Amino acid sequence: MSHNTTEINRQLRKSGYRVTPQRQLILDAVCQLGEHVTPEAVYDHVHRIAPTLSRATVYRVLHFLTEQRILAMVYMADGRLAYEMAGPEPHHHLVCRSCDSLLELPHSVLRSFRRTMDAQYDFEIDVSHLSFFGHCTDCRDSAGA
Amino acid sequence: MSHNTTEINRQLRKSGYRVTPQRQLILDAVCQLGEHVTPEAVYDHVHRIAPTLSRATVYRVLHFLTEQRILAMVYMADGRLAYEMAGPEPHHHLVCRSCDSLLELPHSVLRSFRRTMDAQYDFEIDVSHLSFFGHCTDCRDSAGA
DNA sequence: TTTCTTGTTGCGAAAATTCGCAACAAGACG
DNA sequence: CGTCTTGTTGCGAATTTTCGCAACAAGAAA
Ligand SMILES: [Mn+2]
Ligand SMILES: [Mn+2]
Ligand SMILES: [Zn+2]
Ligand SMILES: [Zn+2]
Repeated sequence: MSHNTTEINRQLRKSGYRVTPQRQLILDAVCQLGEHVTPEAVYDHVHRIAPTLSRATVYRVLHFLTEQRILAMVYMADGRLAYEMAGPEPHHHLVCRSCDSLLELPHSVLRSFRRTMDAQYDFEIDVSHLSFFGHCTDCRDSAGA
Repeated sequence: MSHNTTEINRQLRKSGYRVTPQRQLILDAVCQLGEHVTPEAVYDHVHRIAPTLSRATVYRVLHFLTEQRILAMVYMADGRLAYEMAGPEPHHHLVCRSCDSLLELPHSVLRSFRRTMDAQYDFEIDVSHLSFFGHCTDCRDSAGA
């Protein structure tokens, strides 16, 4: 696993939460399984190691770790929910509806858009992890609208 | 109901689809129930009129009418899916995570953002109906981050 | 140590959503 | 009219996700 375990544990305990074996297992699973991991994939993975760990706990922990900004949540092209490690700097995705390819966007590309919303509507957009759907370079010409 | 029934019917038939009583009922329901209508609300409404109309059909028709761009789909603050009439001009929403208030955004505010994505990433963002989450004017001062 | 508080889990039930399939119905075509 | 094709539905089962609640466990307090 590639996440800073001790730092995360400190952060959780500092907020009054507990570092349980279940939470560690689930976090490790997301980390190992890569980008855009579904709850079911997490369950399959951890269930092999800890057979009593329930589905409800998987859903609850994924939710919880997202609230703690340790995980990030994202809607995929098919509408389902997935998770991935959050990382220190936010990033976003361009998802192609034709080929399901993923492009990663740096957070910086949203700065001017957020400023505009702030100025025109006095609304502070929370952009920790957005996905924009559309059509990528390769699919633009081949696919008719 | 306030939607142009004959125009929609023509559009569907032209594409080889059929205008069934179920589809008409469901479309009327979304239209009457207003913005951000959940599948369950649609089902409750139409089920009183047509008791044999099944939940599966509600989900299927909402999906179908969204593909046909007659309805628009939107994620609400709690993560659930909702639908509303699409209208000729796309629009978007600012959803406050504190008070659940809704601000409607004209499509024009996304033009420069789309142009940037197109120019920098050669990616054409499909923005028929987006929701951005964050904090509105009233909630920005009262709520601490 | 014992007691208390509170966060956390497992379980099973409930609710929400999707799926497969047979039956139906609209329309084309003869 | 009868026949075919194909889009559509209802039903029930399967799957996914949420909920309620009792039991558990970590840590603070006594
Ligand atoms: Mn990501
Ligand atoms: Mn809308
Ligand atoms: Zn593509
Ligand atoms: Zn607000």
